Amino acid sequence: MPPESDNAQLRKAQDRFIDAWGRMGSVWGISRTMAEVHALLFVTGEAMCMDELMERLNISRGNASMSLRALLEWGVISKTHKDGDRRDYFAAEQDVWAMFRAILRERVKREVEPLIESLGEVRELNPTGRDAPDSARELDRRLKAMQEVFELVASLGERFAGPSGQGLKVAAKLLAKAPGASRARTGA
Amino acid sequence: MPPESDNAQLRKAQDRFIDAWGRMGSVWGISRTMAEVHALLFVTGEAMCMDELMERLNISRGNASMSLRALLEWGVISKTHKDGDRRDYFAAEQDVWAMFRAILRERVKREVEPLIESLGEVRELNPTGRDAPDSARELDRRLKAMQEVFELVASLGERFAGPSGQGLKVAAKLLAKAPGASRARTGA
DNA sequence: CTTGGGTTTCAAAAATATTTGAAATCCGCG
DNA sequence: CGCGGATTTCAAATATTTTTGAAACCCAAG
Repeated sequence: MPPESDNAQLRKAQDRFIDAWGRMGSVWGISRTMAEVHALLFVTGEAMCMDELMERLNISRGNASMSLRALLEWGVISKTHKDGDRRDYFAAEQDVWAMFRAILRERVKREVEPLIESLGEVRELNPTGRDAPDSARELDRRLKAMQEVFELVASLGERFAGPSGQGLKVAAKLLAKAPGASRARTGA
Repeated sequence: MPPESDNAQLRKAQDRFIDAWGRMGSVWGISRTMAEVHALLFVTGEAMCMDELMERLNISRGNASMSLRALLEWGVISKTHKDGDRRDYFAAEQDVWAMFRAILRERVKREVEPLIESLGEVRELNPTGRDAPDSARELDRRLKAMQEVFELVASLGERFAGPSGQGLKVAAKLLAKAPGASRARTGA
């Protein structure tokens, strides 16, 4: 089998992955392109410059620039350089656990923390003193319960994805053998 | 303080919560209205019919209908009836843990399972036999690592949010005292 | 079987989000 | 310095998602 065929095959598999990860990206509330750029860098394992990304993914320079910046903020890619080359190169974090932790961290920051904050504000707005109406008391009860759930989620997130080490992998193992049913997922 | 004032105050707090939950809804990839309907039913704790929802949230009948159906699918609200009234009434699950589990379950279904499926397909597409090119072997290594992470996530999700009992609460407690830093979140 | 309130459907309109591309900015090098 | 490639910015163009509203549908009661 000639190498050209191998390369075509490889490319095809990579593209399929890029497509799948891109589609998930939109489900996760990030732009499809941003996810695709990440997918490409991850799946090839190579450092690429903007023009290579633009070429391979058929996207504009502006889009590439914005996506790269966002990915840097998420902490899932990093900037590198090649010897006598002025251009920036970008490479994806290759450790999937580290990658997952970065994603989790960012998602907690966007999806949970603002809610906790809002819940606090709403509770303040709502009277809860001894002479407050029952309806307000009741509302406070609900808000408090919800706040507790999300605070727990945030603190679990922090514990697993936070700065300290590879918490998630350990935690996952720990949980995997907690009491209860233990059947693994049946493959796709 | 006259009751009218109490009611106004209550309404204001409720509206703020509805707004906050609605905003999160869009971050989570569900429509804002859908989240608002849920928020309203949750925060008031009352069963309401479509006209009440439309009135309170200023939304169209079509939108209300679609949002309610989606919320039923998510399993976070249920349909009820009042004695001699032909209309459908809807009430939100009031147990925040049960609610959270329903949300988690649905999100795993939408955000993780399709990805696992795609990863399986891509791996099949990519040759991994003894005589496969190194590039393909390397690709398979990456895909496999990623697949493992997400399969673990899915199985954790299933364990906590699955049909069996209030797994999440228990798991959360269990994890809260796992070795490592134990500081709780500082409130909003 | 007919009536009419209640609900669902869905094409079109409106609102949002994403992408483009070209001008502006940045910055290393001579 | 100031040239020129590399990058960023951002308003306008596109694409996508959400919402509306009216027609079709459903079904219990008469």
